[in-house]
Amino acid sequence: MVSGPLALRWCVWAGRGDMGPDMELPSHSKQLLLQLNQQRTKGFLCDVIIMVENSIFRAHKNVLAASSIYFKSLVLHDNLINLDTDMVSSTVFQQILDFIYTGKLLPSDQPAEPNFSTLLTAASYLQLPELAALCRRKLKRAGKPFGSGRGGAGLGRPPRSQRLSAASVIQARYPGLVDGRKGAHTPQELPQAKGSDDELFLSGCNQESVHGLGRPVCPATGEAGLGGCSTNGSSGGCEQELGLDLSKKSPPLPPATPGPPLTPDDPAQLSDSQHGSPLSASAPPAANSASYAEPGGAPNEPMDLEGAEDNHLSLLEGPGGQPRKSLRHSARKKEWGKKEPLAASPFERREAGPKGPCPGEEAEGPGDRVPNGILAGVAAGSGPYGEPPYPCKEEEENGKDGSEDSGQSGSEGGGGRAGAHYVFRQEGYETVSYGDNLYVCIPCAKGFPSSEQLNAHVETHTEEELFIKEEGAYETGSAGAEEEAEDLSAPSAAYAAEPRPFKCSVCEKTYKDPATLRQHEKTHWLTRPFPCNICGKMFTQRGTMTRHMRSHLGLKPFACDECGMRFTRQYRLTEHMRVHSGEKPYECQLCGGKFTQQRNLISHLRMHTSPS
DNA sequence: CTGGGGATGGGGCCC
DNA sequence: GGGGCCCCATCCCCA
Repeated sequence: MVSGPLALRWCVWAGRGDMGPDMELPSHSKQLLLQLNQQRTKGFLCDVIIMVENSIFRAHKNVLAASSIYFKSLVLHDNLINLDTDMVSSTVFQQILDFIYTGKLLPSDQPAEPNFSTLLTAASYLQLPELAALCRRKLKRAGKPFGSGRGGAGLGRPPRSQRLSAASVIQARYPGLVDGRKGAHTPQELPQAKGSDDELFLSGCNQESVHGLGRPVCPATGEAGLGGCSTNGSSGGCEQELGLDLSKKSPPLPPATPGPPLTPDDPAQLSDSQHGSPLSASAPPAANSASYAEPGGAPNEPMDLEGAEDNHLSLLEGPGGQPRKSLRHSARKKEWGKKEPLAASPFERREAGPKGPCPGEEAEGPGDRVPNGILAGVAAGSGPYGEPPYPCKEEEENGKDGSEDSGQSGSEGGGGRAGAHYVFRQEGYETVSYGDNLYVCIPCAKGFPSSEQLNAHVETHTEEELFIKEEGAYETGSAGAEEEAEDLSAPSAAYAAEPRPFKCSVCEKTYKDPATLRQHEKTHWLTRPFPCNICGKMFTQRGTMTRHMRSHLGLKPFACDECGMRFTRQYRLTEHMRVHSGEKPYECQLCGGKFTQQRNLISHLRMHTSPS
């Protein structure tokens, strides 16, 4: 680890003149961890944010990556990780984070003794085998089963939308495996993971985005971890972000043994950020179980990971020493690296400069305000490729209108919980300086030096807001939809030619079927039924909203075979492919100019027709 | 510096 | 619900 003069210096520093030939400084690891933990608590050099429920934790990517292959996969490209609240609560995650940084299981805020069952769940989910083993031993000693139930290692129900979404991540990781034109794949096309990290990606976890998607539960076996459940690329399952399926091309659901049903009132059920299944391997360690020392009936005492910190510290040198397979990120072309905002931060925005209004700004509707607070910045202030996260006007304004009906989509499956209530603002990034109080509550704009304090603060006023939010009923195909279809805008020109019996009551447009008419009529509504749970922007169609959400989350399921560039829409990929093929199907009838894209032809035609 | 073209992102909306 | 296409806006490059 250390050699030469440096080691000697450390030797002196440690007061060890008798350092052996290995030149090892025994306390080095401990000191290092101590420093890291101190840095973490101060937010110093933290470069990743982990969101759990309503809490935000900051940490260091390196430490997380060294502790868990799951984290390793997540932090690789993301600065913001949203954990599955079904799997880990903020309280538990706090413990886990402490554990990662200290090797000790510190008592939670809650008076009760650590709930090893939930800890085990979380440890399995997060692929912290050491912690999982510790929990298992505790449970075993307590005579509690840990192989079933929500808190057990067999965790969880199969994801609500297991059918979802391995696709995006698969494409992200294996772009070459995907039909570039269709963005489709079949499980058979996927490489068969062989018990390596690859399984992480194949198991439906979308590390491309703000979060990991999926769960550590093998849908086939109902068991967490063990890696074998993801080889078909469709298991693991990603849940819908904020209740939505944001991915596409979902492979069919494999026959799965449903896990225990989620508690009906589980708030996470409404909105949890979705998450990737880390395959939580946490196989019981062979050696340590016998040596576990019960922390002597002092539940509030920190529990060292028995067996030695070395054990824990060893994690920092690589989880299980497993060589990580290449993620096979496609070599990004120069321009891609420059331009691709990509997934790193779902909240990245282009700078709203003179020419670059923030997406959504143009639509100043009642729903354009952020209803409740969102992340306005991301960790480390940069995306995966170094671009800073730019605030969006609508984001910055979000505090103004906190109670706006962001609304959940109600039964539409929109997140019932406001997933991202609180904002972390990068120092020096906002025009407003929060000094050391980097954790800012959106609704009231108060800053706090730590996420814990922020969380404590927000408890004081979020419930009501949440309640209001959830009260807000949006059209879900039931009553209420029609009620709002009254106050309408001017009619537009009719264009019907073929038999179209269904006529819009507002404008002259006609449609072949009532569903389309209904869809159209929504465009006349003043209230848009589908809000983005991240920025609050409202949409008339769910599909548009989910597409929009993908842009937030950086989910780009459609990958170009040629260059690896990814797109949120298949059509974009089709367009893009013409760049490679050289196909220019659009020709200007005036000058003969050819274009790869119709829109550029249109733009070109304007040049012909413009007065100047 | 400016204009045109290439390329991309996002929203609207119809099928 | 997803696909497809239109439109607008924007960025970048280059002549």
